[in-house]
Amino acid sequence: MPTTDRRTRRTRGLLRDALVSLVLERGYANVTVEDITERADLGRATFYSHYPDKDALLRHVVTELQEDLDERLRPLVPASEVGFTGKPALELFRHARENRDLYLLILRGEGDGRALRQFTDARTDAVRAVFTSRADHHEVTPRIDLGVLARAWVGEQLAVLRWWLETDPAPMSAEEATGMLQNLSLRGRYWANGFEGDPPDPAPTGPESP
Amino acid sequence: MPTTDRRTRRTRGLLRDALVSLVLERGYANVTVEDITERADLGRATFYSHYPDKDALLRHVVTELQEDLDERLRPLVPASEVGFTGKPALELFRHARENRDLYLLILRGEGDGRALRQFTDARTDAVRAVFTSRADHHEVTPRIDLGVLARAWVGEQLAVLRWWLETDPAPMSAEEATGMLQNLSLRGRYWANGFEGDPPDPAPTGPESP
DNA sequence: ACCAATGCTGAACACTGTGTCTATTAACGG
DNA sequence: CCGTTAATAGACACAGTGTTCAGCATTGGT
Repeated sequence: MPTTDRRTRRTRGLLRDALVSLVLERGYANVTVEDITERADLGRATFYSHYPDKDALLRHVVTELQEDLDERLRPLVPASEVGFTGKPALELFRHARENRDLYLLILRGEGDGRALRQFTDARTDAVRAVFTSRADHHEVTPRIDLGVLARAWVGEQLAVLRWWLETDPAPMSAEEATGMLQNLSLRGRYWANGFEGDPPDPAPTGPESP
Repeated sequence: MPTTDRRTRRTRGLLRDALVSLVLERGYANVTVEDITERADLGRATFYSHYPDKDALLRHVVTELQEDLDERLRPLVPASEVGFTGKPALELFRHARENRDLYLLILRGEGDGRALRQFTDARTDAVRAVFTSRADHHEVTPRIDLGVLARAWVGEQLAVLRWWLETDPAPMSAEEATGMLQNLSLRGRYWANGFEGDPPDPAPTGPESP
């Protein structure tokens, strides 16, 4: 269901690619509309007949990416009610590898961090929904508020994802990276640091401590 | 060792406060130098006699904050070689509460995310140093690369910190928040979600899997 | 209390980039 | 093939930048 007219598709694609490459080179603030149209080999007026401004273009590009990601994640979600498969994380990493430049742009917070916030918040909502339905399904009571848990997990995920995308040459496959991430996240930092058994000092968990 | 001249100190303080409040209101990109000087009740020329541009002001403000934080963290660091006290995290949360607006600005990625990157990277380096010296001290071999571990931990921390600062009214004290965070981080998501025992399916950890 | 040094100021300046518009040409899809 | 839609160059007013300068006011040191 992309726009029917071939010229429109072509132009928007060129604008997207030009934006992404220029932002990675110079940073969002140092890219002008003229820079974009010049690299895309289009007239400046053409830009404004598609988007009201630079921000709108970025917003559109990021939204498109999210829709694509959501579509790929959808079939995996019911499965994660059952167990901790790590499949959504794996799919996220694969998707990021395929759209490396755009993910780097987002994860680096280009564009006043709006793109990153939008992306983070969408991921967090999705993760919270999975956590909630999983808690219901297994009839288990979370020890920590699932909203907070979702934020923490997304924060962890995106930090590692950024490292994985930025490190050159690629340090490991998507499978290896998410396997590692899954282990760290599920087992915790005490285990990851190399210690055995349970962490010391069971600190109070919630707002009900003395 | 702040600048000696009283007028200079006063002016820079006014510019800092004006910047922070305006950015939180409108977003970094929608704040002009004139907006800043107007709110600070200063002439526009005065701005340029202190900073070359808006970015420089933000950079300076963030750097100052980091130096302040580092000073408060320094005395706690040798202690964390010994155990997982959670004291640095607690101090970070307290510091953030005291400088709430500026932390929100940074954590939201205002200013093309440069401030957030700068802050994240500095925290990550500090954490990695602690992890490394702790591994040495306890003669324990990490199961995951400490650089990655540091990034993940900082990502988790900052995600929860942002939630804690944004949630109004304050959901819990700094002690409670970091206690919760410490439990989550050390024990892992499997525990936090309410499950007992070890997580299922020990996935491969590093780049050496089949 | 003084005063040389320094900071603050408003006004004017050239300049870059924005967003809009219009008339013209080119490409599209049915 | 043709009516419709997209791309384009050029011109426009405008907002914000960063610089300069001559004046006035506040400062810290003696």
